[in-house]
Amino acid sequence: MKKFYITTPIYYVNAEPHIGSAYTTIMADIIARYKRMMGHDVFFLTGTDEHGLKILQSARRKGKDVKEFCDELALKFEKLWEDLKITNDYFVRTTNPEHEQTVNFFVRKMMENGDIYKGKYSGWYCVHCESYYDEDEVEEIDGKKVCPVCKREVKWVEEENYFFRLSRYNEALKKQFKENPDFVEPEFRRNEMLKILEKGLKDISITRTTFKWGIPFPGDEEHVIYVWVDALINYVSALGYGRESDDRMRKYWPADVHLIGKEINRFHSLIWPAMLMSVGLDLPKRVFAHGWLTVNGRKISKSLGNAVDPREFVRKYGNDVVRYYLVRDIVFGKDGDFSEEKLVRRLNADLANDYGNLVHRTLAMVKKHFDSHVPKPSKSGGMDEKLLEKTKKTVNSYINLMDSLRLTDAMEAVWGYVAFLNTYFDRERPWVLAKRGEKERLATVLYNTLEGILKVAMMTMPVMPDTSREVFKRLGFPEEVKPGHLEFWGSLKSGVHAIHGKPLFRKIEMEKFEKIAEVKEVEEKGENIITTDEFAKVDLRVAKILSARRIEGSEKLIEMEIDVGELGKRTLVGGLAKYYTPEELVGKLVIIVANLKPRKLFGVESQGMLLAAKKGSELKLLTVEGEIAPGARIS
RNA sequence: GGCGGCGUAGCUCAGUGGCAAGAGCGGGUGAUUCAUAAUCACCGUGUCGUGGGUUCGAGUCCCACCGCCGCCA
Repeated sequence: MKKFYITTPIYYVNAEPHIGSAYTTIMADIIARYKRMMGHDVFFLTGTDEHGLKILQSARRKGKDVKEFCDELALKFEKLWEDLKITNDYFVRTTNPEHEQTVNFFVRKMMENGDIYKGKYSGWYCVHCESYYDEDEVEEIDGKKVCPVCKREVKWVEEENYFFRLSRYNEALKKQFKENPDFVEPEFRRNEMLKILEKGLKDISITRTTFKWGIPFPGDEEHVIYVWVDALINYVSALGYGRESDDRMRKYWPADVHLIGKEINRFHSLIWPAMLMSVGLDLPKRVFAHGWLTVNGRKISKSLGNAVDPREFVRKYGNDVVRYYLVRDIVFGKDGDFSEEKLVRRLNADLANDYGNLVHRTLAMVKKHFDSHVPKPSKSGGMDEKLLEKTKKTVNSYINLMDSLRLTDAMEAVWGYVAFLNTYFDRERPWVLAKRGEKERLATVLYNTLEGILKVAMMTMPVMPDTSREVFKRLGFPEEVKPGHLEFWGSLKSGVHAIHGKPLFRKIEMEKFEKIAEVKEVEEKGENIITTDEFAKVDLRVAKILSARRIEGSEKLIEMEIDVGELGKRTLVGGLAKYYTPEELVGKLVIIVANLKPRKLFGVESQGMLLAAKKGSELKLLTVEGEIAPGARIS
């Protein structure tokens, strides 16, 4: 059995997991599930990175013991992966004694090979980014030196450090890149790394003395190992490298794929391979750097309030739907945007209409005309040959695309096949065959469609495991997918019980849909200054609420009739039901944005927006101090 | 600042120098009724960012410019 070792980055535990970390892990999970389905012996690793100054500070800020703080967050990550049904085989933590043991062994080995020396480091340090900068790299704002990345103040540090002779591996790395064109993917990421190699690598400092939250440097306890060096070693410490029980190491190393985000490419494509060369281990076969996710077009960040919990989406739409959306809508490797509208569109069009309805309409006929038993096919005719051809082609390209990690394209190919199955069904018109009493042909057409559906369920198994299992159950296909199943036509047994069941996916009506979180339209610090002109564009008015009532079917929305004086009467919809009763609202003088583009909510057009102050679970409407005529302008 | 990438239909994007530039989504028309108002068929003259150039021929190569992004400084 061929082995397959895939890793995600280990996540830094100074903040709670968000959709970005979930994205990486879900993609890795899809690949892992696919490889298992194709008969590989898979080891899928994820975990947490728990050392470093930043974590120490986060813990202190919360008044917690560092280790306890790490334990809590690591648990949150583990819990999240459990909730998202991630099939990782192990969860590594850099505070595990076993990990420390491996790091110790690893670093000692680097020393033995003469790759570590003591030197002096001086430069600017950004605590937030855990990065060091040279004099010419830092920027100056208001006379203060700031980090070129995050613009926070940097501090001057001078340290005696141990250094890794990274420069020694410059040529070897170049060779590695030249001889292995798919060592780093996508290609443009590879080129970026190559360029760094052309310029030449400098040795890097790999220890710190200013704080203690890390793994002690072997032989010099004054130093702790730099968090990045410590972290990278997780990929082999999880396998038992340098410890007594290292059979996993022997079995699974080298990694087949290190799946990472683009921001940590240098560490994985240059530093980590050099470290491996230093200790004499094989290099990973492939480093795949995916892009970043924005949420509704904005960078994910806590301060923006759009660091959405993936679980909310899973709760609302289902795990499979979220996974399908992520893999289908965001081209794997590129940056992409996560938006709830787009998710709903995919759910409605691809899943409910194309796939779900195909399953539903086919099984409905099986139930009606074959008493819920998989029919027995006879001689082929009509489009049957074409269907077989299309199946073969689709399965082939699916396998090729999945193997080369083009996950998005693979799903696109599968949906081309779903469309073909719908066309096949329409052209063969089984409902007409039924009326004419052509039972043999009817049986063949339905069998073929079911077999096609089975193929779809197999190919989508890595992405939508629960849905696929449900489809297997309905088709009376008892087994898990095994190698060879995908390529073989005729896996379904005639005569077995088939279940019609409820539609696989429920559609969401676009007009009647409430988003989980309205993203705050706030820019990051420093970028949120607007001009007077821009502010003047916003027409703020006093309005009187004439009547109010709850909108049926919505938990939050209240529809109001308001009087805006010279602008007349308007309808307004606001998410107030959790804070005010309709009765409380009537008669209130409120502040509205009068020139906002109207928006339809639950079929009601809202012509403006109410202003309110919100903190946590509290919300208070803005009003005026004393009486003033409705329609009054606010400036 | 250096290097690189991108800018193609309302949206998201494909497009080895060569037939009259494509797909999906959305929209429109028709068909159909097995099905979750679903599916199927048909419907796109878009300055291919701008301006030059090379070529028999350029979205596709070259140069300049504009805009966005990435990596390194």
